[in-house]
Amino acid sequence: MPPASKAKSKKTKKKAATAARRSVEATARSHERTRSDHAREIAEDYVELIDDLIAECGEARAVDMAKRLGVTQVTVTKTIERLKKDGWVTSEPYRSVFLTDKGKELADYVRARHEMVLEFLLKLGVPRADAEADAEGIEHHISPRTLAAMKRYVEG
Amino acid sequence: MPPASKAKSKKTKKKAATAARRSVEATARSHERTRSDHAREIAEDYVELIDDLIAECGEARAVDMAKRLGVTQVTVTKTIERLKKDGWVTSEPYRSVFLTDKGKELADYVRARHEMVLEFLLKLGVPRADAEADAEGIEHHISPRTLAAMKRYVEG
DNA sequence: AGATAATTTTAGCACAAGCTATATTTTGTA
DNA sequence: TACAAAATATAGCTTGTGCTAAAATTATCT
Repeated sequence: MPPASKAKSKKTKKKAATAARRSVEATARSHERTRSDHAREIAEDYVELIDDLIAECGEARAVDMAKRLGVTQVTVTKTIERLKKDGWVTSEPYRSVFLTDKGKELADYVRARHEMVLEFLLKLGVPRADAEADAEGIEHHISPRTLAAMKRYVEG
Repeated sequence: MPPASKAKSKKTKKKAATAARRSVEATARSHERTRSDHAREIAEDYVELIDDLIAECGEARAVDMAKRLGVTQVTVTKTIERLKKDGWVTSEPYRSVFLTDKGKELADYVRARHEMVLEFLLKLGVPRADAEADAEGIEHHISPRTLAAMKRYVEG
């Protein structure tokens, strides 16, 4: 029996010391996203990047993606395999990557959202460097309604 | 030799079809965060939750954390081990979890940021349910400067 | 105090994303 | 056309977060 904090040991259900800051349900619900949705974020990043590269270079190659993402080419290849499996992209061995229709659709949405978030942050008064960095992070978590609110602010 | 898209095969460095939408450097730099920083996000979520539970129930138990996070208690335990290793929390076998000073500091910062982001979204006109959900997602990606801008907006 | 319930731990699995090192294929050029 | 350089693929490892099932511990209640 390891000695330990036997502070509050009896009936520890005082439930409302500070009162729930947010509802338990809401917290659990939103946290549900947090996990496997990391894969979705990666998909969004890749798809947008692939679309960019095709526009800029005519094709999306693993080497260039790796360079921009700051990971090795092996990691890119493996992730591309997953994206292929999930129907976002197509690719043949030793060839570059292309978006499926579904992938292109996602890329378009993601880019529009990204640009809106960036514009929004800039208009809000965030220095460009920070705005660009933060946009990369938060864009995946902006719901349509928040996006709409940002749009109103930017345009209004 | 697998048959494939030999579309643009020659010297594919036309580099500026659409012109770089953002600087390559900036993109790579910000993506560097995207990877292992997922662990940081999880740490922030846990630390804030532990602090909440201690305030509400007097202690933070794996069972309660699991309930709120929507994961199994086993997952919680394993993650707690990681957090312990990283110096955010302490715990003894079969006992509840406590924050280190460093952990408490993080929790305070995280909560303040969370509340600010939520207030901000609400003032921006985002419906409460969406605001709460989005706040959970984006809070981890809000830099101090963006946070400051949000504060100005909320208070101004 | 002893039985039972609740909680935590351990063991073992999967999967995604990261890495290095090495082999293979394609591409560019002498 | 051959050879060297560049790009891609394969093998095999790590870490983090998820899971279930079963064992061990702690807490509760009569």
